[in-house]
Amino acid sequence: MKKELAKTYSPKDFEDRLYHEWEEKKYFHAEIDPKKKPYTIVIPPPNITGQLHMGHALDNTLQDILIRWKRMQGYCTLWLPGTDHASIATEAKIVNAMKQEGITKDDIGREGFLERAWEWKRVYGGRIVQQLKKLGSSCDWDRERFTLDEGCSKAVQKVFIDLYNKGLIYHGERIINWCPNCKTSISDIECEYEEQDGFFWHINYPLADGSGFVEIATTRPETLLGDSAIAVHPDDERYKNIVGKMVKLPLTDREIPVIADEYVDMEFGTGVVKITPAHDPNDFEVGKRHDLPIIRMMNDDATIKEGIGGKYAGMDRYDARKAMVADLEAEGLLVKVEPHKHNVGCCQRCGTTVEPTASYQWFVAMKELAKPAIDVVKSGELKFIPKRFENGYLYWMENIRDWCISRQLWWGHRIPAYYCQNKDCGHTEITLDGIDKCPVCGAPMKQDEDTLDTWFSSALWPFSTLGWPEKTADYDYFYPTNTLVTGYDIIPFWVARMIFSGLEHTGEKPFSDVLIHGLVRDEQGRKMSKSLGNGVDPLEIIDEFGADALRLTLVTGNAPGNDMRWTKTKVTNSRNFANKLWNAARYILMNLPDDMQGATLPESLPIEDKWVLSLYNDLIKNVTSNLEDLRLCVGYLLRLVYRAYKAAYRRRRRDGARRAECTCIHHAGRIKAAPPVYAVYHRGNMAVDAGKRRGQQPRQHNDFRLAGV
RNA sequence: GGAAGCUUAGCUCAGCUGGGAGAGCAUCUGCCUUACAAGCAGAGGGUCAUAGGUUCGAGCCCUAUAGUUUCCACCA
Repeated sequence: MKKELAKTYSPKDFEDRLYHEWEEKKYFHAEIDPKKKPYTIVIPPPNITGQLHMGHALDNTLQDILIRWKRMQGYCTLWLPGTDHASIATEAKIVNAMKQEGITKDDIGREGFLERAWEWKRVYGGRIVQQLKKLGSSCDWDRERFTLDEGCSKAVQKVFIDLYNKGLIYHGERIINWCPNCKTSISDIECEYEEQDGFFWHINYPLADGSGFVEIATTRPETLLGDSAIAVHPDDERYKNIVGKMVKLPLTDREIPVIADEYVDMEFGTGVVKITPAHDPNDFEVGKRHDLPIIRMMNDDATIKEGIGGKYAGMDRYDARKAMVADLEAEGLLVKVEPHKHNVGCCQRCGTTVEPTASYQWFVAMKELAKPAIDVVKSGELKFIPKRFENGYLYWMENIRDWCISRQLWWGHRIPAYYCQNKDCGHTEITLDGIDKCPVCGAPMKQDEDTLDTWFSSALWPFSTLGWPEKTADYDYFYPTNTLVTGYDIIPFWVARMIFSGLEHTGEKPFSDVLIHGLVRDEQGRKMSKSLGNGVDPLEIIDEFGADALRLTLVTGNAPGNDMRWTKTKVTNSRNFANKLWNAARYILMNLPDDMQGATLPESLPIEDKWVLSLYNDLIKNVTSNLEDLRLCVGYLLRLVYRAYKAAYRRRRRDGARRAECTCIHHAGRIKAAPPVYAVYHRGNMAVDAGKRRGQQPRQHNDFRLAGV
């Protein structure tokens, strides 16, 4: 029965072995039990391309604490794990890898590319799963899912068709953010703005009737190739006389009209704006109001288009800018150049400056969908913790714009839209089953080449993973889920979309609580990033200090929702604390009698001591039967007890109490689930110390003797 | 332009509904004490950013100011 333990805790000797044992014995497998209440968390699915970073470590540690806590409370707990296909991120990586081999997507075609992608998933998808296990995450791996697996795909298709039939998904020409590097559209939130030093070019557009010039100011002179008009404010006295006239578009032989529109700010620039409907969202709107042609002057790779660009055709947008400015200057049309700071949209993935471009894409109409998602949070039915994050969520939802969901990528859920190839017919069919012949005219049909935004499938994650749209037993029992744990940085991307999707498709909120945490920053408070090279690899920390040291570090010492700083001394402290637990257990084992039966508490003990010692007796069984489990289940609570104890102890000493009087056990009692090991441990030390001070022999831990230990 | 967070010990940060100013690290002192030196026992250290207000009482509530960080929007 007695065990002899090493002097210091060596995590490596236990972690992997224990995890295997847990897995083998299916401790984390959720078996539906109608007598129990369910408690469900779905994991924020990491990208298959991803490697475990500190953000994952924090996020999953919090989930693990919640799920283990509920499991111990007797709930039927399900922590559902899985991974995300991460369309654009994965595709970019594969394309990159192919580049090393000198192959392009077009060389191998769609089928070939997808084969590679699945191979990629097979190789790297497992890596992050292994890393989550290293962390000690108590997921139900029997239920592991992937956003592109059969079930999830079915859910995606059904949702697309339902929304289409309700008129909430439409196909249309809008200005979207185009990434010339990834060669796909991206949504508004995938576009990040960056302040850049640019210039304000003042250019004279000659009036067609030769009566003079109109001076416009622009930050993007090269787009003049796509101008359809120039605009002034209707109330602007300076320009009243030219509205309706034509101007000659410099460097081309086109003439464009001068229009009046309230969009123009009289105070800004010269009060005259060039209107380029194909390459600016505001100009696009103006263009619609005035029925102006939409002239795309750039190709998908942001080079100037043949046929429109004249001598600039084929040039990169920035080279074209230089050339055009030089030519304008040569023609005497360049009035002046002013330095100008402005914000430029960049692709979140690759950092390339996005090109706003008019393009036919699929959109989700968001206004109606947002309403219930706003109500459910306002009413308090669905809570964010901390509450302050509700502000941002509500602001975003109340000002929401339609969501561009189509991507010009291959790795993802292909859009189930089929177009009749007979141009006179033009029929579009949305169907799950595929269709060869047009039901209207009999001509061949062709499926849309595009795939869906990766977040379209993650939006369904809380129910698609449980079997929806089938009425499965899992869905029935575990849905709606309880808590969602994630960082504040993906509230718009993911949380918001899960909320409206859940409400729309299942009629229920997908979860009740959203626990938001902050970012793990480096020692100087900077974001951990690849470019700075300041990231700390959780796996290296686990290797050196153990998973518990890592996890304790991540969940202590900062308030919910706040960012935290990563410091090595903190990990060392946590490692030392884990060792302290180890030694508390070691101490107990050394003092254990061979026979624990019949131990009773003497009457004379104070009530709080009895309480602790009774718990202690219970604990003994756990300690002896499964000693190592101590390290995971009680760490955090022990930390709290330790602090409460120490604070109370000092306070009472200052108030003049003698050391021996400072049991302080009742302070520990204020903490609901106070585990007794640490309290016991402290009593022991205090007794020894008090005895020494009085010049006596140490009391040799009489309390334990009294308790029959 | 809009919004949110932060400002408490030398450092990193807790402090929930108003009543005790706290933790870890660092510093200093004494200890290799039969579970633990990855340890133990102690000590010093704060005008809680500033200015007003509410209250019997404010780190906490209200108003303003300053500094700082972040998010959102994005006028050519």
